[in-house]
Amino acid sequence: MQPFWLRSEEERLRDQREREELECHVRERDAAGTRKLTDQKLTKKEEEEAIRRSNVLENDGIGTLRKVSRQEYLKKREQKKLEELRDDIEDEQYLFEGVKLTEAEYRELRYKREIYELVKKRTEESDYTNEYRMPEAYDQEGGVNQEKRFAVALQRYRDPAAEEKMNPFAEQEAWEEHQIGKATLKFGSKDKKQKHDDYEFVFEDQIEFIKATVMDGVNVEQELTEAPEVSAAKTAFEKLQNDRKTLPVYPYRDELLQAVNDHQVLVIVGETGSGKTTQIPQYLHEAGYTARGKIGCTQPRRVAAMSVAARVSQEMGVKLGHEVGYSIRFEDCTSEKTVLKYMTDGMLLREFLGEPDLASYSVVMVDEAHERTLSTDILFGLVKDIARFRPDLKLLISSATLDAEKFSDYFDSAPIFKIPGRRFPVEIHYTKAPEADYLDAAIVTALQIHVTQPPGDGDILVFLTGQEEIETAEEILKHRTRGLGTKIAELIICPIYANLPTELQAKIFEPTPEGARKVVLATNIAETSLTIDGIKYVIDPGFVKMKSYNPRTGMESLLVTPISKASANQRAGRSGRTGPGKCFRLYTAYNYYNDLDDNTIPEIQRTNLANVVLSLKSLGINDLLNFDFMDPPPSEALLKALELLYALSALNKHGELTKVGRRMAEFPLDPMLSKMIVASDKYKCSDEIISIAAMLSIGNSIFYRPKDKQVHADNARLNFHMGNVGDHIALLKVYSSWKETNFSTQWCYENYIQVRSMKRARDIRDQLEGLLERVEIELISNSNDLDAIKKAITSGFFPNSAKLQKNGSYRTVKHPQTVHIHPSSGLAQVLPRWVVYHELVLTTKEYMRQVTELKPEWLVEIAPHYYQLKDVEDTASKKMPRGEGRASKD
DNA sequence: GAGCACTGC
Repeated sequence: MQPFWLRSEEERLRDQREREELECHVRERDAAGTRKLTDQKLTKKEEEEAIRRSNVLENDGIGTLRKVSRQEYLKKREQKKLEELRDDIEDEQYLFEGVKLTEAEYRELRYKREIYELVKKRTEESDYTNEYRMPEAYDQEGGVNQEKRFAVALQRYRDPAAEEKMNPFAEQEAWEEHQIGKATLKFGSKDKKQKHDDYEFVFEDQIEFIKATVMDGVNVEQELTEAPEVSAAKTAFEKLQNDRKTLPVYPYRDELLQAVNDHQVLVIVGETGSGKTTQIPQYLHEAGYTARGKIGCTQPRRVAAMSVAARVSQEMGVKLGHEVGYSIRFEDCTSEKTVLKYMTDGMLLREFLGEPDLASYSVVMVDEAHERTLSTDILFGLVKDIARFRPDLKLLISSATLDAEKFSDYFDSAPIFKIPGRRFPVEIHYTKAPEADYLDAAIVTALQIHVTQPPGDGDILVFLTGQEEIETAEEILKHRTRGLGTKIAELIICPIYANLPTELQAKIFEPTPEGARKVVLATNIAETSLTIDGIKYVIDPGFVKMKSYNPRTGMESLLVTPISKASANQRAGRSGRTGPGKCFRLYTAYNYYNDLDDNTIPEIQRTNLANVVLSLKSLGINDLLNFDFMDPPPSEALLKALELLYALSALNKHGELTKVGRRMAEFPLDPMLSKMIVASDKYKCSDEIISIAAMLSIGNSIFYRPKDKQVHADNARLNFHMGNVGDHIALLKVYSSWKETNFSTQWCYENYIQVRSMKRARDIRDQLEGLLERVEIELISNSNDLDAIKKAITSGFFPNSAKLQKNGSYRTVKHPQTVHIHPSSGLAQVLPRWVVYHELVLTTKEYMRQVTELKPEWLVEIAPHYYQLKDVEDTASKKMPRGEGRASKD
């Protein structure tokens, strides 16, 4: 035998595999379903080791589970690698399946095959959206007591004016209810006939696409054939029960229950429409798991938690809020009886604070885990930890195939259970060459589709990065269609982004009139958060605006970045919801394959962690640097957060939670805001401070500034800045003025303020008011003493102080860097000598957003541990005598 | 004198 360094890679791998084969130990089921050993080559000790590792559950796709050893599993992976290696060897010889080719021919063939393989693989993995079907109008024949609130809510939606009088929360609710109601409308399938028209080009500046592949439909036939049968059911309740049986998850029921019984942690791969979210908790309930405690199921979004709970309560024939309930912020629809509890992931995190071992739960299911929200990521660590000392607690992690192995590895090689989904095929088209101007390319593509495809066969969805881009696209589209006149069918342009006022958002849900076509210009909101019916074409330029955080400067910025492959497939899947769809990617297949990341970077790695750290500390987790994160955040970000919490005296110098910190952790806010509230006790202005905190935590969607009325909007805003009181006090004025008008919607319109944001602020304020009691802070109003209010603000935000420079810019005091007052601030022209700011954002410059003037001596008074006299005196002593003198003369 | 993706507690 040759020495190993002279052996080819192939031989080496083969050897390695042979070695592993010796250790290989397969356990599988025989026909009767009992487990038996099929390989007895091992010594006792080896066998024990193998059994210990024997924990990979394989599913052959038709419902048979097979337990295989870790080694075999690894061997399979190795084999795959080996095959790839063989391909690479072929590569060098330009051989393709035995045929000799030129290099160019070879590359083309190989490339095509790669794409084919890739998309074939992605077909299984791509679409994992969050989609729930609601039953049609509730039928009393079913004998179930349906909650009237949904019917009522939908009614309200039709008549928002009448509702406004009844219920001030109507607007937001209506939107949420409408989202839920959406599912009702798209039940069944229209347009069953699939057309195979090839793409035609009519424009001179057309964009050429290559039809690369098709993401195959899954289980579509089943749906088409079974749908009529189902509709023949007698009562609504029976119909619901029949529906349950047609779900792809149904045949796996027993296998699944067995797997849950055998394993504490199970990773479930369930694609769209598999019914996992609604069915699995019910199965577990039927199997008796609820006798020992609740089943909790987390969702990343409020609407999802509500709609799933509603659906399940109907399927089970119980009233929502009784056996089946949901819990989201501002709304706890559960009772003593509740055994199936759907909730947002953040809500479960808050529950941890009151019940660190989740004693009242017997099963926790983390759904949509692949979305990797901040809350899910933290839940992982916590839940993994408690599972260790609570062997009776079952954990289900539901994810997309894409990450399943990663989740499995994280949860100590938990078995993976796969459930197929249900989706229509989607054709993917790529551009031949990269497009320099994706906005223009998107518009041209949309028009190409509109002109070449018959109107009425489906609407178009375009993914853009933000409000501004959407507005630009809207203008260009309007201009160009006008140019084409009546030669083409009507094109209805529907912009949609989160900050768009609700009444304008409703437009996208209106059905497309006969003979017309809708083109929806959307941000990422259409990727997961809402579903629009009738979309057949998706145009994906491949970009998204993503928040990133620089722990060194504490600066956040929104950057336009390329999307991940997971995102791209998610977007493509949006066209295959109600029938076969097409997706036009404005980048090349090469870009997709080589340039895009597999997954989006999890939020935990690109955000400010102050809040996370405070929550974990209050759960008694002290060693954060060694906390078991699935993807650990940069340690710099953790240290920055610890440093901040120490400065706010939420932690002592040993990193332990202080009394102040414990009070702060009660508030669902950023630590600086929480500290501001805790400090307001001392300055006797808690009433004002919680209003400010609520307004600040809304963010930047309070003032509405439409393109055509910018001057009016700016003037309206200036009213609140009278007397240069600073942005914090201005926000307080906005809130209290609104309150004085008895929360009038009309008042908001007149002042260019977003009603929706204000209502949210009111919700948050109400919640904070309730929490004040818990931390024993009295609600005291002191609206005339602005200095007291500013001092309370400074108590929370003293690390964010900045001092004016000669050139009109500012310099932050503690970690010196040059910053500017954001032009939207009321103080942008005033330039006070000292300021505190709410946050730093990096856009065209480094800007401070939400700024208030400050007296430098407050810094030393409020935070003597953080600021020394020299920090505030330094330049003052140099400049003040002359500077002050001159200022007073002026 | 400039710009705000999306969630969630």
